[in-house]
Amino acid sequence: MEIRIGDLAKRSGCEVVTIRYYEKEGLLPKPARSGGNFRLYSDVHIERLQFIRHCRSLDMTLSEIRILLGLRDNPAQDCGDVNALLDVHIRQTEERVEALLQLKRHLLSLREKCSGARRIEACGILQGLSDCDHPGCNA
Amino acid sequence: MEIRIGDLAKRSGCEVVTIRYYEKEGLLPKPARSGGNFRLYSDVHIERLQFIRHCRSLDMTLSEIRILLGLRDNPAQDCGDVNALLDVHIRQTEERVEALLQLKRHLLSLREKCSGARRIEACGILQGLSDCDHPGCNA
DNA sequence: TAAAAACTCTATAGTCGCTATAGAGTCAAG
DNA sequence: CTTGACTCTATAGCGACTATAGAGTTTTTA
Ligand SMILES: [Zn+2]
Ligand SMILES: [Zn+2]
Ligand SMILES: [Zn+2]
Ligand SMILES: [Zn+2]
Repeated sequence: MEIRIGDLAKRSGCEVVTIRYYEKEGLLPKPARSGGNFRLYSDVHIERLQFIRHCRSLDMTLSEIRILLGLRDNPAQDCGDVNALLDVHIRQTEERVEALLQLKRHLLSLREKCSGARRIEACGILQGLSDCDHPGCNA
Repeated sequence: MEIRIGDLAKRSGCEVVTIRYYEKEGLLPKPARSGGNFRLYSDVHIERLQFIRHCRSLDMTLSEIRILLGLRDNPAQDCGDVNALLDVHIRQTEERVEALLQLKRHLLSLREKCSGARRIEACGILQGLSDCDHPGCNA
């Protein structure tokens, strides 16, 4: 059962151009071609693209995904690297959450500086952006 | 008191190329030039760059910053737009935090599927990336 | 005073993960 | 047999920088 790129796009919820991009980047193997030079995908491609899209939905980079796919293609080894990659990724996610929460506190402390519609010159927010007293602000 | 681009970079904690980039993007006005065609910055530039870098540290985009600078340069109006811009930015930050926390839950549920060093074929993480049972996962 | 080091200049290309466009070819339905 | 939907390749753009090359300027050192 071979499908064309548009059907694969619908199944996987991504754009046609994205699929071609993954092929160019070496994440998806080159598919067979029809007489009219259309790409023809089989089950292997469908599953592999789902894997890629799942990883992307988890915010992995294409090079992380490349690594995982490479491991998957070498089933003889053990999976320590997989677990390690995921651990790093989880930690990075936690760090980004922390950074964003810090950011939000900073933004809220700035927001408090202006109550309503003053003149621009008197706006505490703009003043705070020039000269900030938020703890830990390096600006 | 006029300083050169390298000194301005040190003061503001950003790269020389970034300063030139801001000039090209119209965020920093074109400075005076020395006899040897070096950029010469004054207090106005220093303060404006600090403002920009502070906004960037708050994760504002350059076009948001352009808007704020435009408002700052028109001190006659009231500051309602400033407050509104900040409110939108705060809400976006909250949404990103929520999305990241969701992501982290997803990653942790995946991580649980593999305890130790199995063979690649038996790794629950790789299997979960192909065929996920995490609630709300569309992959 | 001359050579070396440090700085600056412009212009251009690369990063990431797509997205958008142009211009041509292929295929199925009416 | 024409219309429309689909596909092909190649190229450029997004945002906010970063990196590089090759030339010119200024400061430091010998
Ligand atoms: Zn205000
Ligand atoms: Zn601050
Ligand atoms: Zn495992
Ligand atoms: Zn999932």
